Amino acid sequence: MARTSIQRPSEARERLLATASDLFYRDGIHAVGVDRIIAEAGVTRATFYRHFPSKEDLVEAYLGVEDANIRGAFAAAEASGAPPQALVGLVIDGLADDVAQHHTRGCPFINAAAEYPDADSAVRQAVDRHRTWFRSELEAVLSAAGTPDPAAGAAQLVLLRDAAMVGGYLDGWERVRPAFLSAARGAAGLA
Amino acid sequence: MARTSIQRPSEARERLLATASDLFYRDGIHAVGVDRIIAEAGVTRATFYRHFPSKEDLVEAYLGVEDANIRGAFAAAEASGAPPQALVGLVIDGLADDVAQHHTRGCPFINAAAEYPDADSAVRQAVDRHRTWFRSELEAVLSAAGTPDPAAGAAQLVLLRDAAMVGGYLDGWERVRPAFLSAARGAAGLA
DNA sequence: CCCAAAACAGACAGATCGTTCTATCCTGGA
DNA sequence: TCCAGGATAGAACGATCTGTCTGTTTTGGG
Repeated sequence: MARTSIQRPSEARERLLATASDLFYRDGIHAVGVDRIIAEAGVTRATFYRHFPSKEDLVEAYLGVEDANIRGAFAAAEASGAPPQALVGLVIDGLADDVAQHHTRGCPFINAAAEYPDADSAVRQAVDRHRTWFRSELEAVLSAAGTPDPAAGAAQLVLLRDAAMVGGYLDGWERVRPAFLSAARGAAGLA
Repeated sequence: MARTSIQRPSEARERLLATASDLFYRDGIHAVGVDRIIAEAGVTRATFYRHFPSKEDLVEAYLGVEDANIRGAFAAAEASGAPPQALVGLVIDGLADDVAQHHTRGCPFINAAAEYPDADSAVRQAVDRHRTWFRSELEAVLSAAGTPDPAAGAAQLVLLRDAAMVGGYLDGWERVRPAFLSAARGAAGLA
């Protein structure tokens, strides 16, 4: 059994985070207990609490993964070298593809916020940070493309993406897709 | 049949439902236990289970109340005798006021759906029924006003209302309001 | 080879979950 | 007057929750 990889990030920890992310997203946070997470990850209780002081820390790590994924997608799109005008279109299509393929159970942040009413909680703060970053990122993209009112356009795109996530989950993406794409392109000044 | 038709709404039952609705909406469904509901309603456990066979039934009743409230608001608007064209504007303004005043913690149906991943569950079916009714109601209003494509307009208004609910909760209504109103009026063909 | 860190195994605590139960009171209608 | 049904009061059920604890085994680096 050649275990060659240097497990700096601790393979058990990664398995824990991956399975927990899947369970939290699919079944909701409060509905998933520590027992289920450790059983499905094939890890013992002691190992769990070695890596995460409490379940809350695991929840925050889960949102951190989601946040990192989206930032990575934006970074990749920007690194593609596409001109600013085309980048706006790429971003919108990327958001649509993401909803269609990876986020068919709604937005992880919106769903988490539904379960955490306290606006001062760490989870809600993570949600706020994510949304603030997302809005400013969109604003930067629109601004680079020379859109007349980048702030207003970004605000509209945030709204439309929220709607796409919720509508895709509850009504089906095929029903929401055309309205999202036309409205998003309009908000981005793509005619 | 014979049962005496008095059957008054049982004041305890109404208190139970009102208290639970408030708690479910504010703190989430899974986060609110039966203990808290009966304590806050000033009712005993036995009384609770006399009126609701299980907590699930209470959850469904809660969504039923929300559904009835919105249907009532629509019925009132339609009973106002306003001409179809003006009715569209009244409905949009009514939706905005509702988000601003009564639904500052998001949409009860969206939040409930976030906690119920099983699409076949009674809760999700209630959500589906509500959304289907809402869409067709909007379509009827738009149709009566002579809007070119009522189905597409209604679909867009549903999306925009989802976005308004989520955005109002997470970003603050004042931030969402202008984008919602202009987009909604556009979708309804109000220029 | 040795040792410390990490994972395994699992019992356990204390609380809360939804639900059932028995027993007693209060009230309104026949 | 009698009595059924609604409400009160509270014990108790088993299950599950997060989190702690005591050990034992595995593993990798020096």
